[in-house]
Amino acid sequence: MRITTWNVNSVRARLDRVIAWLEANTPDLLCMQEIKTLPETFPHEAFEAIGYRLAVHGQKTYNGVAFASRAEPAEVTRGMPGDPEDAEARIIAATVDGVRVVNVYVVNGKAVGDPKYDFKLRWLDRFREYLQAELENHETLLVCGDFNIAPEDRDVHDPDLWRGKVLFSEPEKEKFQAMLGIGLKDALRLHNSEPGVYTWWDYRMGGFRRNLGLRLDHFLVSEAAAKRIREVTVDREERGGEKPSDHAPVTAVLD
DNA sequence: ATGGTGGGTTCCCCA
Repeated sequence: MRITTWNVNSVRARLDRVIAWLEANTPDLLCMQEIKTLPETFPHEAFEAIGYRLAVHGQKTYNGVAFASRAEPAEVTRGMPGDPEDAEARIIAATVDGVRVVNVYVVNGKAVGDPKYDFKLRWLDRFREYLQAELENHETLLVCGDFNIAPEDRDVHDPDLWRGKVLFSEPEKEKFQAMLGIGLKDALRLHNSEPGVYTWWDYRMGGFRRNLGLRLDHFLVSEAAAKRIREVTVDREERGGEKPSDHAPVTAVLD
């Protein structure tokens, strides 16, 4: 089974590229983040025409997450229990081919010290509690998406430049470790300890051309799911060309 | 410390 996570940065702006990528790569499940649209304006037809079924949790303009899968997604849930009605659309979960998958777009945080940064840290506490409950209910759990945190020095092109900055500050990294602490593993690191594996490059300053990347998109997996992980790879090539997302697709292969 | 680039039911906000 192949599962891909991809922050597409607007599913409508990226539609041709996403559909072409699906046709070329045929994952069993695609987890999208930052779809930036409501379910009623999501381009359903293009996905259905190539044999994918959809489950969408969207909002206007910002955020939004969605699944596109070969098999029908079951037990679909949107958001976290206790979220207010108008909460940002950042989480969708479903069971696909017997695997429980949580698809997340974590709060960006803007800058250390900004109110959005404090909101990010608090949101991550609630998210960890939500994952703990998912773990109790599902032995084979896979959490994927844009975590907006680079966990370690080897995940950052210039750790000393980024140290203390949003996406790489100590409190954010502690929240990431706390998610591992409930019994999840960083799936890419099960089989790859190399530095320089990035999933995001800023549009600005020629970030991709100069390979100024960070690893922000992750698969966190339960013990049972970890045993089934064969590899996790980044499709760097998809970050190039005309009108790319600023994130590359990341694919996990499971037995 | 600043700015640069890209997307959105856009003329500012978010990343």
